[in-house]
Amino acid sequence: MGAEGNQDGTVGKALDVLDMVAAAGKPVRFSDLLGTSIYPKATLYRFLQTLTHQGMLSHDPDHGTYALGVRLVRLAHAAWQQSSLAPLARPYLDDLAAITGETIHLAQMDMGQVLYVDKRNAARPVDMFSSAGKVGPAYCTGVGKAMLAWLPDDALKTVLSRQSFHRFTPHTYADPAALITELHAIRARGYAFDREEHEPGIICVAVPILTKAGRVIGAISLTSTTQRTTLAALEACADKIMETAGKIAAEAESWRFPEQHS
Amino acid sequence: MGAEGNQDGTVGKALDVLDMVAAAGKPVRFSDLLGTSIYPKATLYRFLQTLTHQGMLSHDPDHGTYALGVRLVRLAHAAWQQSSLAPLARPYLDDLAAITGETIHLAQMDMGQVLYVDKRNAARPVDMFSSAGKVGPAYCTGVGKAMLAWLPDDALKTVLSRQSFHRFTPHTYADPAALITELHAIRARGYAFDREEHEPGIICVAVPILTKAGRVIGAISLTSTTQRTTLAALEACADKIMETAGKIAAEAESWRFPEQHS
DNA sequence: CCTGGTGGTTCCATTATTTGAAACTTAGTC
DNA sequence: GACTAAGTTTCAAATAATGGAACCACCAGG
Repeated sequence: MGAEGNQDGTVGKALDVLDMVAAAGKPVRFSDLLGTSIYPKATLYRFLQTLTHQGMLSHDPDHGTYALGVRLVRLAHAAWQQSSLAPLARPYLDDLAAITGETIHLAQMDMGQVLYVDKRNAARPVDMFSSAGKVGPAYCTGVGKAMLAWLPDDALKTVLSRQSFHRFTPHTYADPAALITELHAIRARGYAFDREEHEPGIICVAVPILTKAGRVIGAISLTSTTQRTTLAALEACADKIMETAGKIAAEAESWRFPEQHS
Repeated sequence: MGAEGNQDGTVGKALDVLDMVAAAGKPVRFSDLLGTSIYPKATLYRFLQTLTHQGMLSHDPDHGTYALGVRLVRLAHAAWQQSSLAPLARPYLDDLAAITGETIHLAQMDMGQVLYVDKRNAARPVDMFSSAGKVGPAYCTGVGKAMLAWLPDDALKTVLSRQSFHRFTPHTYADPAALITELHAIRARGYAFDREEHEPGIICVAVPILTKAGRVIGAISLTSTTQRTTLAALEACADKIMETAGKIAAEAESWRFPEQHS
């Protein structure tokens, strides 16, 4: 990760640099970036200048480091509100959380990865961006598999090609063929399980959120630990989760497509 | 807002378009943007293409609308974590919230506006992006004034020139001169009040977060309503808030500048 | 006080990219 | 079927990005 050959004119390159800073996870010096970047010194420098000037990056002159800028936080607020399912799903997730008392995730697909856009946590209620905005693998999480299972074939192929298939636990599906079999089972069943495939001790039941037309637009999951409960017990909530997913889908449909003339 | 004459080469223009979509607050059609934009049809079109291809925008082909893309949410997660005070301030805010039981805001300055990066709410604990990422005016909020009061003169001048000085309530400082007098008082006192200057019935005490060198890096406020309490009662917490601000500043100092060799 | 080195910034002729008026293609109306 | 509005593509001219090399500032060691 870092020096992708990706292009889209100047804008694409600039965003590439932005990603690079994001990937670092901490403030980075010019020379650090120069190492991982495919761009020559002067070019990289100008990009950093521009991005900083635009508020997408912030530059600490005392330490000569660059970090992601606050303008991003502002934009993300708008993005989260206008193009994620989170705002309209909120009341339904609240209900589900109240009924089940378990941790709930709301996720969407982004670039072949699972992007968590909201969360309800029984134990620690406040979590903010620290959980919303997080990304995870698609092939070994409940929400990920739930979304993959309803993806059209061509899209699925693309997404699968981006998966790393790293074996996180003994239960991880570590190759595409096995995963595809699992996806068929999920689709037949209507919901997905995570049988400690990503983290030991963590299990979940996940349900896709589908439009009337059958397109996946997201997924919800109910998560717990093997110490607290069993898969079978979680499965008992499947109906409730699917009901919630249905309500969110309906809401999304009417929100995203408000004008349906006579 | 919308058609700024702002420039920074191609990248700046593209980000300008991004802002435009964000400003709309809802999915927009090509022609909507064309109206507010200073760019000709073909140019705007190509920017939208590029941004969409990059995942910064999402395009709904059924309705021909563009909205902010989820990639932003992902970037913001990183931005929030690596360049806002929120992650390191969290435990201290939790403490302060526990002690006082009131609503707490953590804010930073961005482009002359107040950007809220975290929040603790007594009543409704979960709030996510809906509050983090929000922006507000600087000249008539507690956190805003607290930060302005410690800004160096030249920076203050720039920021003041960007304020709208809209009179939200009868108590709003509606012109720079009056505000500057208030800022001096705040600096002398060590903390700022919001005397229903932004919203009727909402009052707060706010404290700046300052580095050892005296630079403002943010502010915290304790907010309440005139129905529940009085300014004098809130002021009683001022010491506690300043203590919290001090701890956050110390933490920030050691986090942002970790390597201090022997 | 020089000297060598590293990290960062600026120059500028060359080159590739962006630009935008106009032509074109849909999709929707009367 | 002709008319209009909305969105998409073309292409020569204009502009902006490129990156090698020179430059600057700071530091450590001699």
